[in-house]
Amino acid sequence: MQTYAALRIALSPSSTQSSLREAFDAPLQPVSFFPAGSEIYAQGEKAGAFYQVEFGAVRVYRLLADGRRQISAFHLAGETFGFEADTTHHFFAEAINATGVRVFRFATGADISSQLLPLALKGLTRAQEHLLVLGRQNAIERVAAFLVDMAERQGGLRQVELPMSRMDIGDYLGLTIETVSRVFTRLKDKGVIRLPSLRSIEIVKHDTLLIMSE
Amino acid sequence: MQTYAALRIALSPSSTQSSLREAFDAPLQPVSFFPAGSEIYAQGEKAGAFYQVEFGAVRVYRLLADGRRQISAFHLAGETFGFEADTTHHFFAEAINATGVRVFRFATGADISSQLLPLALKGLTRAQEHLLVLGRQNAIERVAAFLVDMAERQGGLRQVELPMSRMDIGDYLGLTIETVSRVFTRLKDKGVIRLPSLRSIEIVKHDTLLIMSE
DNA sequence: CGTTGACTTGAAGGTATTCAAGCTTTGTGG
DNA sequence: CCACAAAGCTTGAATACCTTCAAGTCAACG
Repeated sequence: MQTYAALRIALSPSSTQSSLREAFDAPLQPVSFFPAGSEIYAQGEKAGAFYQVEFGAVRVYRLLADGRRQISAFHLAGETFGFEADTTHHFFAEAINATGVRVFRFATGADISSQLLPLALKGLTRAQEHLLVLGRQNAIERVAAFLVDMAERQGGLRQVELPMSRMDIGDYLGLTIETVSRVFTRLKDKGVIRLPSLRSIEIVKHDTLLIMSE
Repeated sequence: MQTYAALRIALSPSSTQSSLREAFDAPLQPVSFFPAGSEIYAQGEKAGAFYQVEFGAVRVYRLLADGRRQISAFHLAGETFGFEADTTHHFFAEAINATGVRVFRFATGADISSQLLPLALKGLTRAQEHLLVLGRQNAIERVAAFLVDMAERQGGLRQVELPMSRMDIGDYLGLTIETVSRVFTRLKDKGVIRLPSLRSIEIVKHDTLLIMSE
């Protein structure tokens, strides 16, 4: 089980970055800046790197021919994304807001699989858990689960900042913007959350929200 | 890119098994037998291995408190499953039919991450693609996508064997058994498929099915 | 041949979507 | 700094799709 133990250490928020940096020789990997809405990579592009968000937020998504969009994940500061099963990107990645991204290019000959595996597994678990939300939960449960998740990833504070639009949230939860908006209103009317501004949410009754997300 | 190249080779159907065996010392990993419906592992159990289907089929799923179930993946002969991000299983795995599974226990000290990474990435891509199906496709599209996928995984033949029940298919596609049944009937009436028996499907118009799955 | 479980089919109902209008916030130029 | 435009968000009414509930059919097995 040595592998898993080492990976858990590498995964902990405080050490992820330094671990990744050690695996790649100095100088430090460069940080690229992406303005709001700009593309980080596109489906079909050649993949040769993975990415860590320094600041800002990223959406990873896929499109159907008629324009329907499914966002498979949001990535906030400190989180990693961009792994691919082969040499081509299967998804699109865009900066939601002004975003800084550290790019880790694969050096020829370097074996970084022990660094990458825990991150890939983490992403796999996340995706599989999201399948349950999309496949078996109704609109309120989806939004509640989303808010609980966002709160956790921002340190469990009452105040949660939403870097993304209602459209993004809808495309992540498999709902329309109208439904997302209606659910927000219902949660507000029930006193579960407050909406100090469009992009920030205060969780008033965290326990209620937790129960709702089940 | 050496890492990815090596992994692609390891991923190809013909070499996966031998590659995995090489990574683990002789004697060969044992094959365990699971009767239909039996549990391979449960959520919360300690994880210390991963698995490769020798024959039969496996469902991996998660439950909500009230019994709603989401199957995140089916695994057929030759496919691998059971990776976990930490030392605990986050899902249940059951044999659908009489199933043989090769168990690869993690030996202390062995670094198998380079073997595991491509499999984990493959699973990640599959899960993310399934998110699009659950989040943004309607019943016909879901069933069509499912049939196309099953056909591909069985070598692209016209005749597709379904090892699982309608209930399993529903819980995989986020639909009820009634809806699955109705869609099968509609596809049959349109002449897109034939249903020689409950668990076997003949794809008559493969192109139409492909278009429908988009 | 009868029983059991799995599947199919029908009718009614509910939840989310679609379409449409109005409101709020943000950004831009005067 | 204000006015206006544009974009994003909210709310309402009608519709559509899938689910729920119920009954009936089919197949496997003792």
